[in-house]
Amino acid sequence: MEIKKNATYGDIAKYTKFSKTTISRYFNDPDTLAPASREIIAKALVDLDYQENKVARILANGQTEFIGVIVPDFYHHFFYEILNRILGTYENNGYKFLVFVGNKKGEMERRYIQELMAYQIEGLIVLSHTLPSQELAELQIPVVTIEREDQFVSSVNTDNELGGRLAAAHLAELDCDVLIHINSHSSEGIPAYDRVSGFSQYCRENGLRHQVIIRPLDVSYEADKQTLTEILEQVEAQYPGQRKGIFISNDTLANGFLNVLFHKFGCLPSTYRLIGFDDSPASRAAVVPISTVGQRLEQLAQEAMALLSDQIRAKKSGAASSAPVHRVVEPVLIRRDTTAG
Amino acid sequence: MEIKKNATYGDIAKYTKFSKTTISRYFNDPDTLAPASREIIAKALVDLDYQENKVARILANGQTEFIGVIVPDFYHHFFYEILNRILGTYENNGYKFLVFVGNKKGEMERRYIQELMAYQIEGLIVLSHTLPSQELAELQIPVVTIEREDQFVSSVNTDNELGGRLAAAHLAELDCDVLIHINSHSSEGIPAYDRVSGFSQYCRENGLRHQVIIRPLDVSYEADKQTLTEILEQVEAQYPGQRKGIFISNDTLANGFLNVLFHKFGCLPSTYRLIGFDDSPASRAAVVPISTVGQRLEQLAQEAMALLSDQIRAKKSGAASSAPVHRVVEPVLIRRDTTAG
DNA sequence: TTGTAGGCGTTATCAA
DNA sequence: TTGATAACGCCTACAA
Repeated sequence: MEIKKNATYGDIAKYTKFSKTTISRYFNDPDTLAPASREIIAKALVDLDYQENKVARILANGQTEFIGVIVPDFYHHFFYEILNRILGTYENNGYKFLVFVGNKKGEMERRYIQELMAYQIEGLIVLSHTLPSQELAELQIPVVTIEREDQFVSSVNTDNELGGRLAAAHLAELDCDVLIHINSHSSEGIPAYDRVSGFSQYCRENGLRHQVIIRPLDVSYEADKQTLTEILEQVEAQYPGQRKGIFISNDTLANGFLNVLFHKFGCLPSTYRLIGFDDSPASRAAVVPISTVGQRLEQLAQEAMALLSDQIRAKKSGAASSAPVHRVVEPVLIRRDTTAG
Repeated sequence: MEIKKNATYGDIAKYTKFSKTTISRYFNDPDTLAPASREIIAKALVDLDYQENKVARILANGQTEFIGVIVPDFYHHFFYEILNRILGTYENNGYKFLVFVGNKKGEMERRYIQELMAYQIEGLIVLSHTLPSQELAELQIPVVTIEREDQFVSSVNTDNELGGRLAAAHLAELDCDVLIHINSHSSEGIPAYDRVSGFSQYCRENGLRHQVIIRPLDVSYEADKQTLTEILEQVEAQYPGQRKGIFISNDTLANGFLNVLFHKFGCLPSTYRLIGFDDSPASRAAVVPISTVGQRLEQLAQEAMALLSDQIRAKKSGAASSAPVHRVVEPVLIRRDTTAG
């Protein structure tokens, strides 16, 4: 069986006695063709089983319509959900996505980026936090980051400060004797850090007794459960009989903590109120559905793409690359059963 | 600020007084160059800040190294985990992935595929189940499907029949009075259907009392919980006081059922043993860690890529496209607490 | 070890 | 309304 090569404009031209230019026009400017010609060409396309070749088009006009995406991993609900939404924008703007998973190694990500540049991507979306934004800015193509350090590039972030405040405020409504925030160590400058300060700020401003517990977490479910068990012991010893409002840095950990509570008490005792962060499936599907602060994933993705295509357009029209734009999306409090009553 | 165009082989050639061919060789066959020449060129690349353009290379040699991927959604652990692993194979074989999310509408997926073909993908991996394999086979490029109808194309699937048997056998070990399988309706011909028949077969072969309950499930967590509550009532009425071994079609539902049990009994009563399917995070992170039948995601992805690159190689070397190959990966029983004792 | 010339399948520019 | 011709940036004989 022969490998039959695809038909080209040349073949269509020969077959129809038109020139290649006319065939090209059929696709890019059909209105300038005589209706009769259009029909002839349409028929020829079918007869020759024509398959368009956009690679050749890229070379000729420079528009790849490729966007590179670098995601750090797929373990966190956040990343694959955002990716899902980004991919979904194909329906609106036609950009195709070349996706890479970053492995936290700077060298790898640099290679990924080189590869993406070699394929002439028109823009880049970065969710991984390995490379400093300064380096990304040097790429000379539009870059938008989501929820990561973003000093030198445009970005979209959740208002994490507000998220921390929402959580604290919600727990405060429940007459807790003490508010406790559990988190792993995160460095200043990255968005998630603001959750901590938002929480603390709110408590301080409103004279609420509170405490922040930082431990190595997000290791593995089992390891985290162990750590959370220890934290529970500590908290129990420290605030016996008092009502504790717990804000945990993400829903997976919140679910883990809830399970630890069930392990100890067989239920969610009335001395504990609990709120997580992310609105991940883990919160909804927990034994007791967990209240949480949800990021607006759809909006984050939409804003990121909007920002990126603006910049791509601007670059095409020859505008000088302007200063980084930082957009912020408000999180939303989701009340479920762990903070009911 | 000027938009400076990227340097090309032509520029490097002029700068170094070599010919374009030599520059090309520097990249594709460096050994045939004089070491001195290599150094000169290397320096020129830096001086001119050269950025390679793989689009032009594609046009010249026909190798895009693109692979198209179509995923149905990101709600099921299975899909994004497989995608994750597929993307990870970049490290080994250098294929770049253009990813689309199918929206269960045939027309859309056809457009996605047309787009992918226009970008000259060398192969296609399909996880979505919208288009019949016959249609995929007509594309005339290597196609591999994963866990879906696959009559006319190559595929990789979990041995779902075995999965059903493993679950039944495991429950049988626990001296259950009756084995019950809960599932939503799935049509014959798709892999997941075999789980049901594997379960039933095993029970029949071993003279085990059993029942298959089919209900509309996988709707939403809340709706499913309602349905599962009803199922629990039914089962309780039907087998009062007896020990019931429950095999549920996926971990999210298993987790839902466990929560329903907790809601009713405050614990996992000894009259219920429970096993899910998938080894998704939901099973590990449930109040009581749920036993499950795990698919070997890494292997599924690896096999799929191996199969695909074999076919791509074969096609390049002019081999006639041979008959579809179907590979099977054995699932693995994961014992956790819902089937302990 | 290096160079010349032509081609990959489009689009862009001018011209008719 | 249509064509001729030259890019686009690289690769591949074939030559030297």
